[in-house]
Amino acid sequence: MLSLEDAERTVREATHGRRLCLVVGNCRVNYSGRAASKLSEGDRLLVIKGDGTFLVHQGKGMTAINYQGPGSTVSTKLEDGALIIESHGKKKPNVPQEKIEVRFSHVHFAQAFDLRDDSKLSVTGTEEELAKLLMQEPDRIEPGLQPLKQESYRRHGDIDILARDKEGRLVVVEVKRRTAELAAVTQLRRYVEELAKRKNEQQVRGILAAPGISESAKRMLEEWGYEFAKVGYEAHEHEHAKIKRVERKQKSLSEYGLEEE
Amino acid sequence: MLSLEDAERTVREATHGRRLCLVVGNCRVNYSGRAASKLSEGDRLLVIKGDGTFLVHQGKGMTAINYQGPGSTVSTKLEDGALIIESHGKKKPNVPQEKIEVRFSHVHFAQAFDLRDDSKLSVTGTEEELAKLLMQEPDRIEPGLQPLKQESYRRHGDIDILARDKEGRLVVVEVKRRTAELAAVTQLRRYVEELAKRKNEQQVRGILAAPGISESAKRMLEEWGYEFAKVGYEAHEHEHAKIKRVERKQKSLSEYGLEEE
DNA sequence: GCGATCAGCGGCACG
DNA sequence: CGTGCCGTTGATCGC
Repeated sequence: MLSLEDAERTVREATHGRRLCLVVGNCRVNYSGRAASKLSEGDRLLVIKGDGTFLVHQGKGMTAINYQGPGSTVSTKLEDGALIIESHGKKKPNVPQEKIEVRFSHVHFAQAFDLRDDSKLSVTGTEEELAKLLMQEPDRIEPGLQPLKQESYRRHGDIDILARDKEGRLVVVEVKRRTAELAAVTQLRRYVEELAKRKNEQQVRGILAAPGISESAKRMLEEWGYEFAKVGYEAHEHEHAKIKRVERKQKSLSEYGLEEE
Repeated sequence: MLSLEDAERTVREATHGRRLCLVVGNCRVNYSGRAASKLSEGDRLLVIKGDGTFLVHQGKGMTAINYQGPGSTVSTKLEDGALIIESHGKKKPNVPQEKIEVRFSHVHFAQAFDLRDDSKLSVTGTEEELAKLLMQEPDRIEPGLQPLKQESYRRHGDIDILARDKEGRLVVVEVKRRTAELAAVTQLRRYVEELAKRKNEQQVRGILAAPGISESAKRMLEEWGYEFAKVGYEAHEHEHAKIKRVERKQKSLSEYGLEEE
């Protein structure tokens, strides 16, 4: 157990020094901004990061019960025998000012920490990588498929992969890293229709490339004359190594200034 | 600074007692499962909750850099002068087993806490509430509009509000609590088309009800013959009180077993 | 800054 | 249990 005065000083100094601050105690929480919320008494963990990030966690559940992003400012005060910690969100255009008030009646623990950390997370297995892989091996989608945007495959017209099939027809490929659902079909449909209009081509095919597809998505897909290509990595353990190989290959190619093999 | 042995005991006992455990120290993090990630050396905060929730936070940024949901299991070991804390995700069908390995070289802090907390967050200002409000005051969408699904407004065919206009035409209303974008238009379109086919009505109108709409979404909306209704709460401070009044009214009505006014 | 899209999305409700 | 969809979604990237 900690006196509220001590806790307040700890939080104030940590905030001032832009250090991580952890507070555990009994509190109520109020939030208002884009929405509003109330949480009555209970023990929680409060995490305040050096960049202003503000997280209130209950003892269960993965997501913070209340939160505020980087750039928020913290203020503290003692009032009516309670320690009040407020976070005021960074002002954003077209969004109401956000505010969280945490009112501690008891603080079990409060401490500041210096976190030295220059590392950044590197992730593999994203949709972007799957698209890259498919650009390298378009036969996985359909034999004879020829991708068009060899370099800078990314976000040209929001189409994941644009290609021509053996008959020379334009093909829009929408890639999903997990089971495709209805939204993926409507997305594909929009791209195909927009492209057909823009290029003035009547025959534009649409292929949804994903490791799986839900039943209703499949129905809607076929109803609209589009196709499904199962392209998921089969063995999850090996896939990442494979993707890495592809990436390394690309890197070495670009080092030599080559556009394609 | 803490000996790794002490830290390991703290984590083990906290896990066993299903208590919250906080660990701060220098570590590397590896994740594999649906995707895979690596994070090299740095100081981080590890949060392990009583329900198995596992969160690795860097000193900046709002989101946990690695995470695992409730139901995960924790194991610890000392190896090569490091404290290794692993989280194994709950097995789910059709998803590869997930695993996080946090390898601490130094632990600055490790402590367990008991969080007694029976409260649940109550939120106001959601889309569901906005839809309720519009059911109560459909004129906000369009004069003369008559909502059809008075009770059990929810998830009938995923349509937010189904209504008839003054001319008796079916109207599908898709409600968004914030600025509507392209996805909202395609969503509306899908509902309208499915309903038209299902009910065999040729004239089904579609209205997108939201506080705002992006330019391209508006273009696409009008291109498809649908309409936009600006319905956002004007004053953010008052809106919630207003919604609350509406809810209370509904509650008291249902207490008397009434279906409508 | 707006907007469109991905995310290891998470969470929830419903069939 | 799959699946759809909201979320104070957050994070990122291109315009």
